[in-house]
Amino acid sequence: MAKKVILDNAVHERDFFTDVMAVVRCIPEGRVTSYGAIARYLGASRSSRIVGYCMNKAHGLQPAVPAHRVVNRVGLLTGKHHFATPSRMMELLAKERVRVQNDKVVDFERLFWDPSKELTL
DNA sequence: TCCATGACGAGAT
DNA sequence: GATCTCGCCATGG
Repeated sequence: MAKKVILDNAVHERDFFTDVMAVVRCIPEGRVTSYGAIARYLGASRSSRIVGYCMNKAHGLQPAVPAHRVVNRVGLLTGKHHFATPSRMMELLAKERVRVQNDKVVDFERLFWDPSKELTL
């Protein structure tokens, strides 16, 4: 069901960028996922870099995109420098009860949210 | 159209 | 297991 919604949203633009935004906005509060996971869900497992690239443009977009819930495959907050302040990303995660240590998500595997699994096919 | 860029990932060392 | 190297491909100039 959720996927249907995402596809509907994506249909409007049909851009990779829009698809990415749609998935990111589906990430539940207090959970995190990886660029690669999003890419895989969109059937572009080899375009993980593009996902991150798009997040850059997503900055300041409306409705807001919870980019802070997206980290790299090991749970590292690699994109924190692209926020208003380097600590912004960590603060946002902290608000959602997500602990971060050394720019890395604690219990990453437990909090990991895989769209291709959690979002129902 | 071609070239450079990059918030990644997987395999090799 | 920390680093290095290379492949990937959407975007923008």
